[in-house]
Amino acid sequence: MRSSQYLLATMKENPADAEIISHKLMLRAGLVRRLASGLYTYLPTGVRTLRKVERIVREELNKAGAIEVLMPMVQNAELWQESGRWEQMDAELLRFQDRHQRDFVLGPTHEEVITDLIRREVTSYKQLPLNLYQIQTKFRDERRPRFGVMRAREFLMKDAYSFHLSQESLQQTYNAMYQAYSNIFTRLGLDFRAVLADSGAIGGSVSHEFHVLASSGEDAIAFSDSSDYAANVEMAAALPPQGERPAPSQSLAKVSTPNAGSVEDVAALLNVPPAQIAKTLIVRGCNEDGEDSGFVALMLRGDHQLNALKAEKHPRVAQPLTFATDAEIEALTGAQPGSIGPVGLEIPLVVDHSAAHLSDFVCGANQNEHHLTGVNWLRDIADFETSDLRNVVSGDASPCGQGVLEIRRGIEVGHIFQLGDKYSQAMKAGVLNEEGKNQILTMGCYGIGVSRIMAAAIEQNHDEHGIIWPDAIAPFQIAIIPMNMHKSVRIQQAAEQLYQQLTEAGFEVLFDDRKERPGVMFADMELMGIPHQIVIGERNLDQQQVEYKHRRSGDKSLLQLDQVLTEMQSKLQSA
RNA sequence: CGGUGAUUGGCGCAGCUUGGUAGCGCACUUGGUUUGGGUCCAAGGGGUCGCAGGUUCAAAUCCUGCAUCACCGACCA
Repeated sequence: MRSSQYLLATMKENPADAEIISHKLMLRAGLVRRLASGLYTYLPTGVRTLRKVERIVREELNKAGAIEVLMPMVQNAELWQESGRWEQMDAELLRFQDRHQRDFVLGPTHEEVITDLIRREVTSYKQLPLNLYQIQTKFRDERRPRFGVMRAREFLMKDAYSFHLSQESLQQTYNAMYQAYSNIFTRLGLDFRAVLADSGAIGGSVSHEFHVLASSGEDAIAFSDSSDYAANVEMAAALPPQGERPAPSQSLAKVSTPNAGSVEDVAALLNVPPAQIAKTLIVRGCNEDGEDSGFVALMLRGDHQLNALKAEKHPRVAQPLTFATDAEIEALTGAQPGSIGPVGLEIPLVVDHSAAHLSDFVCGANQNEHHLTGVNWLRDIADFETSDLRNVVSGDASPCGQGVLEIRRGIEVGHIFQLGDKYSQAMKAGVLNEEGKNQILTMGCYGIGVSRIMAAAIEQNHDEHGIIWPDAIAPFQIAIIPMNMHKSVRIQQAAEQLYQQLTEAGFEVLFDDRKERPGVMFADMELMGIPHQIVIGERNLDQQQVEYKHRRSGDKSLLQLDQVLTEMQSKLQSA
């Protein structure tokens, strides 16, 4: 491609509304443009990378036995009513009507459509298992789209759905997908981890997320420092502390803590570490039948954070997790949040293991601007139960039993689930089994955020000059940068010849034939992150040489003009 | 959905307090200059100041409503 005949669309300045580095660079390097909130146009350079990601995903899935289909993005409401998600999903599901006032949705995912297809087309156990995938645009009306294509409303996703008669068969496909995903992210050249995950609203049991590690990631991941264990922090179990709770040594006392509501304030005022303070959170509770039963108090160590997922799964806690309002707290305890505590509180008490291991601790006194010190379990608070309620923190013992946890941030680019029969049951997707009886299918589903991968790759691979694409997904492999070509026939001939030679050899070459100053061309090619640059200038050409520069390492070397092709072939053989 | 802020040429911004008919940098066009890291000089083109209404002799500027966009929070395969 000649840059003079291409839409380069690079920008020198950062657009004002881009926040994270990948968003800024995607705009500046001319990959995307915003159309409206959460909606992006992919420019030619962006499409090139997107297609490369798609290609790798497609190849690895095909290799793993999945079969490509393409389903409509517009879906009829009946299917969603049948699965129950027409009612379950909120405004995230974009609904609209056609000219006959029939209800439709813009597909945020395709479980309904694929399950409908399978129940019509598959009638015998002999046709199973089956794993179908598509690469399709999704629409989710996110409450708050942000970070460019990272959390867009319209985005490109690979979604696969597998159908089985047995858990063993599902597990087999699940394992194959796990391996295929690992292969995909390895080929993409990304630093990633597969982590244990919650299956969330989609339902199901076993689930792994694939995360690209990046400090800007929205998710926190817990790793063991001495095993393969990795889990989303929302899933990582916090083990109860070892050993016996220390015996009480202080007596209960009430102290005045004016203007000290937060754990930090109280710790500073009383000169105790936050870990010696217990904080109390009041949430709505429920009974065994899931009916509202008033309030429940949750207690955590002052330096720990509530894990909403764990709390919500506790049988005494109402779903969804709902915090008591300030007024409710005051009515219940006689004090405002910041001064509440478990002593004398007449509601069920669920205490995190770590908080339950404290002795002589500090907590609110249920009297405004007062706290209790020297508080001890059993002696001062008789009735409570313990549970795992907190987020793990760096340094916690790993739930796998080996090593301690380390926390890092990641961007979720893939998610695989064992769905079970949630959709097949609701939509009556079954086949005749070997006994000739109808059997409901069990399902798996497997997603990859194709457009998000682009942003994640940039978050992980950039420097102050711009993007540093991994070879496998760079929009172009080689940039030819001639110095003052428009003044030198020699340079023009050398550049044209190299361009032709490399292009014919199958390389994707961007030939910067613009009548621009060298600095402009260098800056643009580096901003775009083209991995391999060839600079043609008068002084090297005297020795029949050109300069090669590697974008990532910055290494420069001189190449004989007639060696360029073989050099590039050896550098790019794997791509 | 709650809070905060923004909207002036393709991009980034000033002007608004104190109303008088729009400006800067980059980009773009033309000519010259320069030529291995975003040159320099000169001349140009491009804006119903987000939309609607109001106040006024006069509105980018003051008032009201609406829309759009972003950030923080809640939410989220």
